[in-house]
Amino acid sequence: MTELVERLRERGWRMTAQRRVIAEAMAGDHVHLAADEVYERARAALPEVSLATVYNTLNELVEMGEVLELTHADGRKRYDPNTVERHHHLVCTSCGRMLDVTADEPGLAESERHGFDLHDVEVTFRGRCPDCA
Amino acid sequence: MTELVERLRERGWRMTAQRRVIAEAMAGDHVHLAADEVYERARAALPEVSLATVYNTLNELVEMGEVLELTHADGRKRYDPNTVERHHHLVCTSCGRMLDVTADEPGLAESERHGFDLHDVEVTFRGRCPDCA
DNA sequence: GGGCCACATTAGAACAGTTCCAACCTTCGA
DNA sequence: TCGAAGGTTGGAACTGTTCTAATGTGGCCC
Repeated sequence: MTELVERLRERGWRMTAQRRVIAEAMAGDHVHLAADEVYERARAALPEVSLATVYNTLNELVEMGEVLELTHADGRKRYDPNTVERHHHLVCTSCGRMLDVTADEPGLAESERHGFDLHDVEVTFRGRCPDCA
Repeated sequence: MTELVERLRERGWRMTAQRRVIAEAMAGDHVHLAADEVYERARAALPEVSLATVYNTLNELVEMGEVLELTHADGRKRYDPNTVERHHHLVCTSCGRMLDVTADEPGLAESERHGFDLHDVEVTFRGRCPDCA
């Protein structure tokens, strides 16, 4: 059982076969799957799972804060199960591959805050990955 | 005539009535309109302009590097005409309002580069704007 | 000025990703 | 065992964007 499934179970989330395969589909480091990729993987384990359930489940996981929703330039949302370690992303502008990285977090000067109540910073490094170079 | 229109003219871009109203629709600081908002504004100045032209034109401006394409959490692309000063963004998580800010740019340690040829860093600060607080 | 051609524009169809819906199925407590 | 709450489903609907094929137009050449 994966860490994520473990955590969900502890939170008393009703664990059905569908939800389990969906949560397990996202296991691993540097995993940032789009919904259809989660669907693919989930179906490999449980063929009768439906796309609607994948979307329902992913949205619930995001609301619960167990998964991060990332917006990628191609318009498809990605889902990142790594909510434990604070991290940022390195994206290949050519193939779209996305890796987790740690980096210093820039601050925002008071004079630049425009009265906002700041609560998060997201850093995306863009470049060309070795395979595409 | 706006700066952007000026620059485009200098680049020898064929300036039609439609292209002008589209380029002018994006004038100003802290402007990050979605395509349909550009369409609205353009139509106010030239009612017979079509949505297809708005998309064609925006995509061309992005390719020419005269406008930046931003991906917003709601899935709609935003277009930022401020390509002159390097800047980052401050986004309200509640209403989606987006402001330009300047901030230090974080670097990425060699050990975290995974062999990528880095060429850009994008920083997004998230918070709640005064109107939404 | 008139004709021509490359290119701009257009409405609407097509498309992709996501959400909604209404029917059905499961789980679990009483 | 029953009923209610909630999970799952396929397909329809919706939204933002791109494509297509027909039509319009700016500006160069004569």
